[in-house]
Amino acid sequence: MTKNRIISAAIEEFAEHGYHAATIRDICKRAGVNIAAINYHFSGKAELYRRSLEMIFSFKQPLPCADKIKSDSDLKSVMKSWIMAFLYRGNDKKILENRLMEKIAYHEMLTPSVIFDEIFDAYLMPDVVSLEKILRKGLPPDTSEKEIKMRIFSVLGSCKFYFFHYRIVEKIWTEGDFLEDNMDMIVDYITAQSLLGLKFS
Amino acid sequence: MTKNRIISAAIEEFAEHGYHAATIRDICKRAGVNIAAINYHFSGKAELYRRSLEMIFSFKQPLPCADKIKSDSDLKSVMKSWIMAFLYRGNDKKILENRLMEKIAYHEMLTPSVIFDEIFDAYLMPDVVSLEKILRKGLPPDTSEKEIKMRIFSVLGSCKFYFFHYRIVEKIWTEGDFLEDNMDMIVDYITAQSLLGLKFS
DNA sequence: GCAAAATTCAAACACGCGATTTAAACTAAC
DNA sequence: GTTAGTTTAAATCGCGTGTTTGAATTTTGC
Repeated sequence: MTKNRIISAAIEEFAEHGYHAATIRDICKRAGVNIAAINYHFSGKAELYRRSLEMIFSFKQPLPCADKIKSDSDLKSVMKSWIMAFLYRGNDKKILENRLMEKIAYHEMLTPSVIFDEIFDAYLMPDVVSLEKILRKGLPPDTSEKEIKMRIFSVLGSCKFYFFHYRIVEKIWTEGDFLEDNMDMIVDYITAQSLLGLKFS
Repeated sequence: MTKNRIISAAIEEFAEHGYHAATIRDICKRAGVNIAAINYHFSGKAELYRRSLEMIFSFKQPLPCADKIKSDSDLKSVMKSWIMAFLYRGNDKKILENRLMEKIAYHEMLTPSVIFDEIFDAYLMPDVVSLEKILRKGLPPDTSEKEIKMRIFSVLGSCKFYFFHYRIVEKIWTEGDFLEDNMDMIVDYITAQSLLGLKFS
C-alpha cells in the first residue's frame, strides 16, 4: 500500500536527517512513489511527520516497573531488567523501530520541532517514571529530590551514551558492535553503579 | 574587525543550528555585516565553517592526567578533578567557548560533516586518553580492554548527558540550572561510580 | 593630497526546496 | 462498461539558499 510505503520511507529519512533536512523528494524516491502522493494521502510534510511519529512511537513498549518489588533482592533484579530492557530495546536489530525512535528523539533534542513536547512525554517520560519508582524503593524516604534526579540522569546517561554517541563508541572500539557483544557486562556494571549507596547494596 | 565578527557570529549560529541548518544570512545579520562579506573574507560557507571550528577548538584545554598519581588517594582526587574539569568546562558560562564546542560536536555527532574525524581527534580523544590512563592506574593489569572501555563510556555518558540532554534535564528539573546548582554532589557521585570496584575503593 | 588597493554594500543570480495544481492513466468494484 | 478511487508525470508558484556582480565606500601607501 502506498500510504504505508510512504510512512516507512518517511520514518527512515526523518531518523537519518531530522525533520528539516529530510526532503519530500527523497522520501518519495525511497518509497518509489510519486511526489503528489504526499499531498494526496497526507496534507503535507508536517502532517506526514506527525503521522510517521505516531506510527513509530506506537511500537514503544513499557519498561519494567517497581510494582513487582517485594524484597531487596527483587529491587536489584528489577533494576537490572529495567536497564537491560532500556539498552536492549535500543540496540536490538530485530526491533529496528526502537533504533529509529532513538534517532528521531535525538534529532528533536538538538533541533526541536513543534512536537518536541509530545515526543518527550510519549517516548522518554514513561521510562523515567518507572526508573524513578524503582530507585525510590531503594532509597530512604528522606532522600532529597536532587539526589533522586541525579541518579536518574546518571543511569540515563550511561545507557543513552551507547545510542547517541555510537560514532564515538565505534571509533574507540573497532572490533564489532560493543554494546551487542558485551551486553551482560554492561548491564551488570550499570546496575551495580545505579545501586551504589542504596540501602541494601 | 569584520572577519572576527563573522567568525564569532558563525560559531554561535553553527553551534545553535548545525552546519546545514545555519544560514549565512543569519550569520551576517548577527555579525552586522553584509552577505557578500562571507565570500570576500572566506571562500564560502564551507571554508567559514572550517575556520570557525579551528578558532573555537583552539580554546580547548587539556584535562587532568594520570601523571600526578603517586598513591591511591591521589587516584581518587585526580579522577575527581578530571570529572569536575570535564563537567565544569562544559557548563561554565564564563568560558562560553566550551559550551559552543560541545554543541558543535553534538551536531557533528548526528549529522557529521567531512571534518567529523578531525573534531573527534582534536576535541574528544585527548579527554578519553587521559581518562583511560587514570582508570588503568586503579585497575589490575590483567583487566580486559572491554571493561576499561566500558568504564570510559560510563563516565563519558554520565557527564555528557547534562550537556546533550539538557532539554531533558530542564524538563525534569525546572528549578534552576541543575548541573550548576549541584555540581559538588554530581561530581562526587560520578567519581564514586567511576571508582566502583577499583582496587582501593 | 591623491591614486591605488582593500573593503563594504545593495542588488541580482541560479538553484533547490516544499506546496500545489493539472490532466491523464491506471485499478478495482459493482 | 461505468464509476469512483488511486497513481502518475509534469508544470507552476513562492520562498530561502549559497553565490556572484559591479558600483560605492573606506583605508592604505606614498
